[in-house]
Amino acid sequence: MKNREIAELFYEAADILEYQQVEWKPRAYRKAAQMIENLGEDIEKIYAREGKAGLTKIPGIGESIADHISEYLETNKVEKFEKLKEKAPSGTAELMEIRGLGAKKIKKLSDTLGVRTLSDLKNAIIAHRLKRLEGFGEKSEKNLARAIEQYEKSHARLALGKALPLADEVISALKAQCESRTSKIDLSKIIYTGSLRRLKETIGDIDILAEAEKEEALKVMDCFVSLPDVEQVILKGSTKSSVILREGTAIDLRVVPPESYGAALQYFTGSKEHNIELRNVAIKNGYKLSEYGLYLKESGKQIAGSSEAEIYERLGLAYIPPELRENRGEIKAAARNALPKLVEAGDLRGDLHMHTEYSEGKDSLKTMIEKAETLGYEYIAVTDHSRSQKIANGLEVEKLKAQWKEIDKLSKQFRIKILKGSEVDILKDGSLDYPAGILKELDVVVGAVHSGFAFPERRMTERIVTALENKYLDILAHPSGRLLGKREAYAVNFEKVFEVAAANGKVIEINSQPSRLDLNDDLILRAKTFGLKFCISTDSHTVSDLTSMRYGLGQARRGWLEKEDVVNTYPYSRLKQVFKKLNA
DNA sequence: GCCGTTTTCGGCCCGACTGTTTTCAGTCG
Ligand SMILES: Nc1nc2c(ncn2[C@H]2C[C@H](O)[C@@H](COP(=O)(O)OP(=O)(O)OP(=O)(O)O)O2)c(=O)[nH]1
Ligand SMILES: [Mg+2]
Ligand SMILES: [Mg+2]
Ligand SMILES: [Zn+2]
Repeated sequence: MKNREIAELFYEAADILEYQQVEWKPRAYRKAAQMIENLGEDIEKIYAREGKAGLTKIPGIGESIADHISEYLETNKVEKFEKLKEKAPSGTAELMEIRGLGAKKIKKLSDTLGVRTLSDLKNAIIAHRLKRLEGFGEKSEKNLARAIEQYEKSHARLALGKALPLADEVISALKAQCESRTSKIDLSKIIYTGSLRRLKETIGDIDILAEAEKEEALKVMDCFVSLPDVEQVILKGSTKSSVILREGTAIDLRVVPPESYGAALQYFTGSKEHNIELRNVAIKNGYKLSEYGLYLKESGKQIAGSSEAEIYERLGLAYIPPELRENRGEIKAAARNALPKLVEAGDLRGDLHMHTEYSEGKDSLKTMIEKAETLGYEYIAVTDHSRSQKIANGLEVEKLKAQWKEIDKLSKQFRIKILKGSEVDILKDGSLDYPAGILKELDVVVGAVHSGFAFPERRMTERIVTALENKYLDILAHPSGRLLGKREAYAVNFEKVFEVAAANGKVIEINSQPSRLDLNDDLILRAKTFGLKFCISTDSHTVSDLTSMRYGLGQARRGWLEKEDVVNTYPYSRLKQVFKKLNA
């Protein structure tokens, strides 16, 4: 499917046009790119079926953009964009990453000083050539030097699993700081917002919202910038401040009065694209929406602001959960009252992927079971590695059988239902890593690729398809193989994988390990259109991992999944209809 | 470059903070 690469084409062209100070076109290109990304249908199929007319039906795509798309689909390139790329200096994208530099200043630097790359800029700063430039000065030269330092130290996005605990720490520290003042400030309504509240898989910065009366706001800011972990204060005002922590993470704090708290929560949760769309809904209805409230356009009278839910309500929309706020059609769905009823933590009745001391887990079978029972689960599947996983201490047949014995014994001591499972390697030829005689004895077979990640797409796809056609496989685990910040997903044709998985009634795993989150939200959304079912699993290696379910749940919700889409929300009696071997 | 329950032309989200500005542009959220 070429949707993603075509969207990328327009994003890239938009960037270049922006550096060239072209007005509005970048916005149009980005809007079109976003629509293509979230199409939910193969754009090539639309074009094959309806031609250019099919393309212009897509909102944000007119004559000109449709022409570019059809040119790309026919010739695999867009002449105009090729020329654009030739002309564009290649260092510009990196310069845009430097805080304080935008399209205008970069152009000025390029036109007057010939600065095209980051190293050009560094040299210009060292030679103090910047401060003599119109629009630059002593301070901006220093700030840029600082920003470059910062950029080179860290600019990678933080994994959700790292950012959430960090945000909790910062919030506790700030609360404590404010409450320990001689004149206490109560920050009980402090909350993390931004991509963190939307549970995005990676986080660019930590965004925090607090409520305080106007007179107190600056005092809250004083507390904030004087937190012990703060290394640098980027900016500080009475409603908004930004700092960078010693370990490199940026934190934004907004402080608003109670009558604006809900509107500010809406604003600061984002996403940016969701906000813009929502503000357009407001405009169409004769309102103005900002972080301070929803106002009547004419009189300027505030009609909502203290409560977030009220903002959506007064715009004639159903409440949109943060995880859906990505401008992927949620606003239209909310207007028709057709939002999905998202799967919730309380819906989950079991965990279908975990390891024990038998293979690479750190805790005993019994400990894992005890913890799972305290979590209130009705069932779990014990899924240690199969025999080829030598590094992970994969189980030989004899050891697996010994585990079954222990499971039988422990089953008598616990209320929870313990399924005999295995995380079976999908070998390089697509076969499974135990003989059929063993596979058919297992309650649940979780298949996973753990080798040959560099296979070309065709071969990897065939390999996984072969596994999906194996009647013993139940669940396809971490289907893309990516490790956030470490390893890209392997090359595989997901359209084909989903098609075959659906045809064979296989379940797709949403792996909750913070470094995996695999399938990711985009692919979940796509997979759902094939009618697939999912399971949200922790792939625990310790008892404490069992609580990482929240991260996978977040991705499931971001993928618009409902309870019905997720098989580990089913009671055991119904799970047996999904995994037929449970009936034996 | 796209779009239209006041528009086929003239809009395109709205506001905070900073630095260099002598009244606001640029950048960012
Ligand atoms: N209306 C409006 N809101 C914005 C804009 N830019 C950012 N916001 C809001 C929505 C964002 O979710 C929120 C926080 O901004 P961030 O830059 O931190 O983005 P976000 O947290 O979504 O993603 P991140 O993971 O930090 O890259 O501020 C904008 O241009 N317009
Ligand atoms: Mg953020
Ligand atoms: Mg931010
Ligand atoms: Zn595993």
